[in-house]
Formats: sequence, structure tokens, C-alpha cells
Amino acid sequence: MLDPKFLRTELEATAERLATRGFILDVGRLSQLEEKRKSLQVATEELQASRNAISKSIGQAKAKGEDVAPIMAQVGDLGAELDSKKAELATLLDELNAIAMSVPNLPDESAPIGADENDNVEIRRWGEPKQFDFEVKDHVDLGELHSGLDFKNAVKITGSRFIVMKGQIARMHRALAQFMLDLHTNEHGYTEAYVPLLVNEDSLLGTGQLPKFGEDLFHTKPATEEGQGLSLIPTAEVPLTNLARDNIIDEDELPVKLTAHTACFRSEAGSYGRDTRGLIRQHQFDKVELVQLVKPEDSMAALESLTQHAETVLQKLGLPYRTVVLCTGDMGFGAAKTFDIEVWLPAQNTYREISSCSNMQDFQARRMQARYKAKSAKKPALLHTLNGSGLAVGRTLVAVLENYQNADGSITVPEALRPYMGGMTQIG
RNA sequence: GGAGAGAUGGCAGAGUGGUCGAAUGCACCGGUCUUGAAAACCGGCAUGGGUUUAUAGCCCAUCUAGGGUUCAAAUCCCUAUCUCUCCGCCA
Repeated sequence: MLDPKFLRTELEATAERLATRGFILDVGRLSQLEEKRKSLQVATEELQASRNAISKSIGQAKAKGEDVAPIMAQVGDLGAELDSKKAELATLLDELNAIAMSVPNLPDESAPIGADENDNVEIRRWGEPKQFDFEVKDHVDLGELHSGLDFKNAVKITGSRFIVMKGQIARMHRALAQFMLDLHTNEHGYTEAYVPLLVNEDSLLGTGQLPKFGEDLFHTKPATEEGQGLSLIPTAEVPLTNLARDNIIDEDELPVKLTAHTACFRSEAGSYGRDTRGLIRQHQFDKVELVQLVKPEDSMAALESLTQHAETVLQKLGLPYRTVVLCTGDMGFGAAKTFDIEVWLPAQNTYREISSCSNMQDFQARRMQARYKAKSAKKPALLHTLNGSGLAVGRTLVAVLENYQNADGSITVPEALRPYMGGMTQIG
């Protein structure tokens, strides 16, 4: 949620900045509603003030044993008038709030302006894609070769875009998650967390999945007036960031750095036919998430370090990657600035997204009322929140299988992973 | 699943219809005292919103949440959520 002041006092400038990300703000409607709100709210509050004053004088008169009938007469139909004004105001505020909750974050000045992913800007590369002197297999073929990836049974048990893993492949998947968690907790200063995989609507509103993107989620109940029940998390960003909801954190405790390994669930509505082969796009996948809660002045530096933390995973695994900064048109709803990390996939002969690291600034914090108290400050101020994948475990498995394959179809185990696989150096 | 009790400021905890946004204690901030600290004493200390040049004043709202009764609700009624105790069940 943007600072409501932007929508009141800097409406035109705000609309222009939002347009760079392809969001059209209905300036006319908004200023019209805002004007109405102002007069209606003032009128309502004045009515309330006079009602309060009269009620108070009734109380005082009664205490003195005076006759309250004349004062009671003053009340007249104040109540009815107040009720109708209140109801009118509530409707108006609901409408304004619905708009406010649906407006995406303002892009940071440093985000390149562009329309879509073609306008993203590569900022660095690490590692050289390995040259293979044989025809490379993709991870689906490699997985089947080792009886490790079983798409058929997943379809039988559940449906498409699910996976059954077995044997050494399943073990490598587990090893990857363990390796990532240990790296982030031991070397990058994150605190490991175990969190619920089902969350309530307040949490989803807080991080921005709701109200606009409910169809991307799995809900435990069909959506009704009463709600949609609990929802499966699309990312651990939701429970981790919501830990700060309605909290005032002491300045001394910042930055808060949290990591969690969870399953993530996405309905992938509207992505029919995209990445249908393999593990790239699943309804259920594992991810190690990184979340930071920081002071506003620290958030851009925190985004750089958080991105480095994610990149370190790929470096330790020896997987070539590149990092791009997303243009304004390609950023997520709540992000002010985002770096995507893309890992080299030899079978696709391209770099594919394996992590997305974003600075949400105070966008989520405002929705969640996640604040901190500085010693010098009189009042608590909104935190800045950041999150990133460190990394998507399934996609990392894909990258390891494809990048570490040998001519005979065997897979060399990356050195960093061996301690987590009982010292094993090769699969198959 | 059954029976009962409860939810108040950062924390603890008073308050059962009318100057209650809320006693008191702790914590916190400032001051006096002290070489310094502690103790003691004095003072301050909720949040959101509106209006406004103003983090000045004034006003509105908030005692888990949502409804209701009333001129007036922390206080009475209804519903939901959560917590605790006992019983049952259970990894």
C-alpha cells in the first residue's frame, strides 16, 4: 500500500510513476472520491462531537440530580442523521481502501524503465557455461534414467505439475535444502524458522497476495462472502514477513534476518502450456526463503547483500548464473526494486530464473503495520521489508542435474553437497 | 469432540452504564542528587485518522474482532476468533 498522502497530495506525479510499470491509476475517480470523503468525514465527525458533548452533559446533570428531560430533547434525531452519515462514509472509505489496496508499489528511481522482461538489464555474470562434448540430456530424461523423477505417478496420485522423487535424486533434493539453510544460518546471519504452510487472509493482505491475486493461490474453501478459509502459502515470504505484522520492533533488534525451508503452492492460473515439461513450473515446490526487516535507510544496501546471499549458493555449487535488474514493467506488485538471478540450464541453452530478490520498502509494512521504534524518534516508523529466494530448491536440482551430467548419464555430486549426501561423489 | 473460565496500554493488572483513553506497578525517556553508577525523589510516556504550514492546537476513533441495545458501552446482549483448565481422542 502506498502512503495515502501520495494519493491525496501528489496524485498526478504518483500516477505518472505508476504508469512506468503499466498501471493506470484512475486519477479522476480518485480525486472525486477523495473530495467527497473529506467533506463527509468532517461532517460525520462534527456530528459525533456534538452527540458526545450532549451525552456528557446528560451524565453531569444526572450526577447533580438535575432534570435531564430538556437535554434529552436536544438529542432529537441526531442519532438517525449520524447513522446515515456514518454508513455513507463507511461505504466511501471501503471503496477508497479497495483502490488503495489494489495499487502496486512505486518503482524505485534506480529501476530501469521498461515494458516487459525484454527490458530487464543484466548487471553481472558469474561462471562459464560448461562445454559438453556429447549431446546433453535435460533433467526429465536424466531423472527418468535414474528412476528419480516420476512424473507419471504424480499425475496418477494428484495431477499435472506435481512430482514424485525417489532414491538419490530425492536425497539430493533434500541435501540442497539442508545445504542452503546451513549456509544462510552459519555464514549469512539468518535465523532459521519453521512456519505454518497455511495462512489466513490478513497475512495474505499484508504481503500483497490479496486482494488482487487470490486466483494464484490454493484455498481451503471456495471463495465466499465469508472468505476463502486458510490458503496454502505461495512462498515463505508470507508467514515470515507477517511475523512483523502489528509489531513494534526495537531499533536494537534490527535488522531481523529470517530464513525458512518450506513447500510452496501456486495454482499457476493462466500459465497453461508454459513450461509443461519437467520441474520448472510446479504447483508444489520447495524453496528456501530469505526475509529481512530493516530500517528504511538500510533497505537498498540490504537488497544488495540479500541478493549476494542467494548468489553465494550458486557459487558454492559451481553453477553459472547471471543477475538482472527487473525493469518497471516486469516487477511484482509490491516491489520497488527487484533482482532476478538466472541459472544456466544447458539443455535449454539459456539462463532461467532461480531466485527473485526484492525490496518492498514500506509497501508491505504499511499494510501490516509493521513498525520499529528508534531511540531518538518520538513515534514508531514503518519498517522496510525484503525477501528473496535462496534458492528455489526444485530448480536448483534441475540445474545440478543438467550442469553436472556426464556422457554416460551419471551425475557428479557438487563438492559442496557431498557432506550432505554421505560423501557420495556421483549418482549412477 | 464435551464442560467451564477468560481476552484491557510495551508487560503485569484495576475498572460492571455517565468528566474512563482508562487507576496502580514494572519497563522506558528526561531531570534533581552523585566523582560515576545504583537507590530515592520530580516530570513525561498508547495507537490510528481528520483538520492544519505544523510531529502546535482542536476533533474523531480504538479496552480481541464484527454486529446490537442506549442520549451515553471497556462495562449490557449476540456472533466469531484466540487463550487457559478439566474430560475424551490423538502423531
